[in-house]
Formats: sequence, structure tokens, C-alpha cells
Amino acid sequence: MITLTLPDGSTREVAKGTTSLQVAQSISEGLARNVLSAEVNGEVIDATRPIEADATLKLLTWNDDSGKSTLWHSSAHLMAEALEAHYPGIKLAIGPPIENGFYYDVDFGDVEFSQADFAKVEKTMLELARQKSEYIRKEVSKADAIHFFREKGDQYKLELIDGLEDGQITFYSQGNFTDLCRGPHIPNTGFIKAAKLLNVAGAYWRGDEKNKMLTRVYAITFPKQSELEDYLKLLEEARKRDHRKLGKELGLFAFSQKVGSGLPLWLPKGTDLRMRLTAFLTDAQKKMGYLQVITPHIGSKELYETSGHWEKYGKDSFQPISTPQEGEMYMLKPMNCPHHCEIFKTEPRSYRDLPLRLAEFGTVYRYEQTGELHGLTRVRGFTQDDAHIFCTVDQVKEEVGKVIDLVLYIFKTLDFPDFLAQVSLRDPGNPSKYIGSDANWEAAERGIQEVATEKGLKTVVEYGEAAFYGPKLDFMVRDAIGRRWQLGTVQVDYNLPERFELEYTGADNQKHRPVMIHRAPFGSMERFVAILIEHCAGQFPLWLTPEQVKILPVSEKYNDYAQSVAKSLISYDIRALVDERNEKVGKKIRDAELEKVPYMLIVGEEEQGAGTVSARKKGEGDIGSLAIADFANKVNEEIKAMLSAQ
RNA sequence: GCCGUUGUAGCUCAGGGGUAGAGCACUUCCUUGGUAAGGAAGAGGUCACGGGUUCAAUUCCCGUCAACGGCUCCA
Repeated sequence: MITLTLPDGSTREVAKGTTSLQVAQSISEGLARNVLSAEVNGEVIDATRPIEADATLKLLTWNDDSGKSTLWHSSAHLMAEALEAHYPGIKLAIGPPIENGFYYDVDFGDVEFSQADFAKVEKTMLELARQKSEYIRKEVSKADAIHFFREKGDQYKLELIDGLEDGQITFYSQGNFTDLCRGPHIPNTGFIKAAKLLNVAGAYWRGDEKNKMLTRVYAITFPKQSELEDYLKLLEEARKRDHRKLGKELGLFAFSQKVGSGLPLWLPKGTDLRMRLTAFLTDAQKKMGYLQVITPHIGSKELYETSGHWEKYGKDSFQPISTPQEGEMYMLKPMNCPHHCEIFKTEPRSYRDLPLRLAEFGTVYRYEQTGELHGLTRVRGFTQDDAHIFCTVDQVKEEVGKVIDLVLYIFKTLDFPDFLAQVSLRDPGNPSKYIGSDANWEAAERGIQEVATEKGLKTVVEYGEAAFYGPKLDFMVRDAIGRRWQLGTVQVDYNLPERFELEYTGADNQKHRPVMIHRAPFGSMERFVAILIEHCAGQFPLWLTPEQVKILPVSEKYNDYAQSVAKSLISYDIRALVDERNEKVGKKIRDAELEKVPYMLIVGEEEQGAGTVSARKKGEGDIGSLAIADFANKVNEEIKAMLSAQ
């Protein structure tokens, strides 16, 4: 007998060689029907594999990420089987699970595979799934593995096997299909109840552009048909929220081929929104002791030689600007830090001056690859909500903590309740990769982790993800429909203070090198606005939205009264406009709803006579008639409640 | 940068070797209205750009640019 410890701490005595699936069956048939794989001593394995010794056991279902991955991994094999049925002779490369579904890289030879072919493959997958073919694991010798794929004529698998050690090679088979695979897999194909091919795209074999381009087929499967339907609805919802679409519809920003790709043009409404965000953050930063600075959009090439960026990024950047003066060169600034370092150096600094927090909404230019540009999330000219905190090593922890406070305040006010912090530390196996003393690194790494815990952040630690110049902390938010985005970032930097020879006089009257902390809660205004648009589906919070109130006269006879209402609201700091068009009120309401204006005020004979407005809330409808001042106060109360979030 | 797809009116899109069409938006007129689309008329296009084939190209071919879906990249 062996002892298995379950996640709740309870134990079960079972015969040696019992499978996880059998354990599930002993708990309940229902559970057994849902078990996709199992985590045994922390390793995810087939639920059908015998357990030979005492172990901790977690049964994995669709509710576990690892369970999902197992189903999708098995589905990749199923899709490969279906593809082979339709296209005999295709060569298969790799087929892993991904965050949402899975893909298989396939060499279709001369055959064209396109969206039109998806349906038949899906149909075959489901037919095969219904056969409930078991996934059978088999350990094979390297020689046998090579023999198998040589027979099959699949050079990609042979190349993969080449990199594997004899004795560690396993095959998995289901139905008539056998694949080289480490596993794990679900017990049988019957668990797959719904399948959808999503997309095809080119991808290089092993991600190397010197290699052959394969066809990557993206797909997703589910253990229930209804889950697929929910997922398709989510995709549809994501399409509706796409900031590129909403940005155009709501008149926020645009691009012009003539201006240049990746260079956004902020339209009046988008500018209004952005400036309001800027003011919001400026105000919060002022309260936290930041000093606002402004630096030029260009800097001499020498500045970037000092910073080291010329050497590293120079040839992939917008090229230097030359001047009538022979040999003089300037660069569009790709970041603000070097300028801020020079501000630090404008006067001798004492430890009493630290921390010095220099903030700037700094516009920078980076020559991103053409294929990378994407709406507002990846552009060539953008404005960082940047700041650099110059402090002593001892102050790092406290300063990082203050940045966390600022970010939490922003998330709260802008309604991002679901987020986590990723702490990126050194790769312990490769200490020579990093600049700065061990002692400093250790203090900062420990400080960041401690303060993240103290602030109650949900944290994940990634080793080896730190930049060469210092550890960092990034915030990952989940938006309203569950997608993850990387937002604010905090980075400790030992490198630039060194390169710019920054120093301050300590209490000991000796020169010391400050530490620099880069931080940008939004990342960039462009990217943040994009995420915000998708998060709130274009329905911005009342305090932020460009047009808060639209006044809709019932007929042109009341346009004058409507204008006087608008004027009155503006005196209350409310952004109001009149729809003076010669249209019926139903039409004006419809248009205001589509423009996502939070409040509509209908005015006609009755309101004009009484000096009132008939209010209507977007999405809710008529909320009754009230005096202008009462309405204005109501709106301002609502805004005050939003901004006082702490 | 690489692979694939696309580029027709402000927007969404149809069409197709003989120089263009719909709906919405826009302008004007009729209507002067009460909580998600009133009616009529009008205006609007070098069919992305450059080259080629052709009697003739928006349509076919090549190239460029851009957008989109991926890959690689991201100070």
C-alpha cells in the first residue's frame, strides 16, 4: 500500500500502482468523468499512469490551468490526426497548448490550407473524438523513434528526436495517430466535445527565419459545447471592444499614411480624454512629492553614447538628425532617463535632497518594426508617464512602496480591481550577466519582494526576467472580459547612475552613487488609453469621458433654452453640448446612446417653462425631471465619489 | 524585418477589361416633434500609389506603401 496526500491535507491508502483516475473513481464517478490529468508530487502526468510510491496528488480538471493545457495538448494530437486524414503526407512539426487553445505547425507541402477548410477538419475531429480512443503512452528507444519517423518521412520529428536523450523518449497514440510527445494527455478523446479552428498563420520552424515557413493552425477545444459558445461570444465581445474600432467611432484618434505609420493623431475628444488622465496623474504625483520637468524631444548623439543606448539600439532607431554643422548629430529621444540624469547633475546633490523624484510626460520615438505596429498599443511615437526617482540604496524599498501606492490608487479610481504584480529577479545561475554589486542587488530584490507583500499584492516571482541593470516589478491587470495586460512598471537601475557618474554627498561627507528608479504607472498614454477603451468598451467613467452631457431639444424652438442649460452646466464644470440638429428626439437619443454620452437632457416646452431638464441616463433610460442646479450637483457628487477612492 | 490576407465615397461594404454602386453619415428643403432610426432632394470617388500588358486597366500582371492575422523583436 502507498499513501496519497490530497490538496485538502487528507490522505488515502491505496494499492501500489493505482492510477489517479482510479482514485477519482473511488471519490465519485462524476469527478472521474472530469479528471483530465493529475499533479503527482508537483509534476503533471497522465491520470491513467500508475502511482508507485507515496505522493501528493491533485486531480486536475477543466477548472485547473494545467487541466486545460492537458486537454488542449491532447486536442493538438487529435487535430493532427484529422489533418492527416484530409491531407495525407503532410509533415507535422510541433503542437503545443497555449493560453487560449493550442496550435500545430504543419508543413502542408504544396497544398493550400485556408479558412475554407476549417469546417471539415472540425467535423473530423469531433467524429474521431466520439470514438473515445484512449491516449496510450509508450516509452521507445531512440533508434525505434528514429525508425518510426523515418518510415513516416517526417524530418521535423527526426530533428526533434535528434535533440532528445535515449531513454527519455515517449510516444503517445490515439486511434490511428502516433506522435512524439512528452505528454501528459487526457485519458481518451471522448473528453473533447467541441472544437473550433481559429486561425492560420505562418511561423518559422523553430522560430528561426532562416528555416522553412510552416503553416500554424490555431484551434481551441472544450469539454462542453456551451463552453465553446461562451468563448465565441467572448471573442465577439473582444472584437466589439477593439480600441482601434472604438477609437475611430468615438473620434478619439486616427492614423494617416501621410504622417507616417505608428504615429497617432489625437483628435479633439481623444486629446480631451488624455489631458484629463494626465491631469489626474499629475495631481496624484504632486501630492506624493514628484517634481515636474520638461525636456526636449531630441538630444545629442553623445548623450546616448554615454547612456549606452546608441551602441545597443542605434542602428535600429530613427537615424540621427544632422545639422549644418559638420559632425553634429542629434537623436529623437527614445526615452527620457538620460535627460533626467543630466537634470540631476545640474547641481551638487546632498543626501538631504534625496529622494529626488523627477516626473515628465515625455514623448519618445522608437523605430518599431513595421509588422509590430498595432493600434495605440504599439506605436513609433508615444508619451510615457515617466518619472525617475534618484535615491539611496536604503531608500529603494520605501520608494518602491510609494510607487505601489500610486499604482493602487490609479487602479482603484479607474476600476481595475483584478491585477497581480510580477517581480523580476536575477537568474541565479548566471550572476555575471548583471551590473551592480551583489549587496545592492540583494537589498533591492529583497526590498521589492518585502514591500510587495506588505502592500498585500498578489505576486508572482520570475527568476531571470530582470533587466541587466536591475530588478523590476510589473503590474498585470485583468480587464472587464478577463484578458491580461501588462501595465505599470517599476525598475531599479544601477547602470545609468554609473554611466552618467551621478553622485551625491552622504552624511559621511563622502561621494556616493545614487540608485535610479524608473517608473511609469500607465506605461504610456497611448497604450493605457487603448487598454482603458477595451476595458470599459468605450464607456468611460463619468469624470473622464469627453462629453458628459448632451442636451436634446425636442424641437428647434427650444434650441435657445438648451443653449442656456448648457451654459449653466458649464458654469458647474460639466462638459455639455447641445444637439441642435433638425431631428426628432428619438433620433437624437439614439445617436447620443451610440456616442456613449453618459447623460442626456431632453428639453421642450415643459422644461423651458419650469426651468428644469428631463434627464436620461445612458443604458438606463428616463430618470425623471429636475432643476438644472439639482442635476448639476448630482453629476458633480457622482464624480466626487469616483475620485475620492482611496 | 519575414509569411499570409486585404486596400472601391467620411464609415461599413457590394461590383468588375469599355473610366463606378448600396446603406449610414453629410448639405438643403418639408416637417416642429416628448425618451433608441420621420420624409424628399442633393453633393461626395485619380477605385492606395508607381510601372507593365491591352485599342481600352479601377478590374489582369509586377513593384511600393499601408492596414489586418501571425512569427521574430520591444531601451
